[in-house]
Amino acid sequence: MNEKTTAGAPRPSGDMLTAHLLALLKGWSAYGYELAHRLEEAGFGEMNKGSIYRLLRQMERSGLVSSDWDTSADGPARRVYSLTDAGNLFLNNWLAFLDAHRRGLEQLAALAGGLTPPTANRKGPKKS
Amino acid sequence: MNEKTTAGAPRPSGDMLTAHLLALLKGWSAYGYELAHRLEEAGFGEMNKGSIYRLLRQMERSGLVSSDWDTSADGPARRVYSLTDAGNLFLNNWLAFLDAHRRGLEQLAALAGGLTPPTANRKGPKKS
DNA sequence: GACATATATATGCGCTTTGCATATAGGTGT
DNA sequence: ACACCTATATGCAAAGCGCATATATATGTC
Repeated sequence: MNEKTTAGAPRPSGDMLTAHLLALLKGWSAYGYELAHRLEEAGFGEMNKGSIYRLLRQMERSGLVSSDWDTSADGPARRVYSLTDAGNLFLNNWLAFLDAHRRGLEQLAALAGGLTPPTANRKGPKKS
Repeated sequence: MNEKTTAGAPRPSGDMLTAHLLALLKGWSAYGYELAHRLEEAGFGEMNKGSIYRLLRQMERSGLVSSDWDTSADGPARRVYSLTDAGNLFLNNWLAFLDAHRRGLEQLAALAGGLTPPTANRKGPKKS
């Protein structure tokens, strides 16, 4: 973790960014530049385009997406990505995992924040 | 991403693991060995203890937790961690961020999976 | 005593990931 | 010619991470 993450709003990275890109591709195909813009519009801060292009190629090597060149539009060619079955599976697994993670966090936080400690409280409340 | 993540169940890492450790420390203090066990009991697979010890020290350097030695019990000394205000703030930020991420994912997935495409569908459904 | 085992923390090594800057290239506008 | 926007890609240094290993304290057992 970097010092920025400590105080500021977190940004997606790693599997989290992978999942969001897959979700953006669900049902439609899109190219990197477009996906980066959509992430920024979705409320996450300015995304690093280099990292996104790299991650997309990596996802293709892993089989989560497939790509084709699109030269029909004016301007530079676009590498257009589509979701694969493996990508779909990954996305579903991720949603389930995220749910478990979130439920675990909220349960722990609520338990410690709002209630008297359970009977088997081995450590006692924070002393400092 | 590694090839294991593609098919298998994801495990927490990075900020996600940080958040879970902070949640485990909410209201109580605990030491690394204990936290590692609790993570495994929480349903995540066998966690790497080295990574957890390292992350905890890193979190301390970042100000998310503080630590003291506990020599009262038999056996080796235990480094006992407690949540700081900054750690609490990070945990709250993380929960909010996670919520945004999850809502975004589910909205996109539901939109593409169950409905006819919106009027401004620039790309059209996946062709393959 | 000698040895294995469980508890508890820490670190070295190598691979991967990531942020930042930079490169390359096609197209538009002045 | 020049600046600017779109679009993708890569080099480099730093950080992150899995795995093995080291260190130290106590218990049990031969």
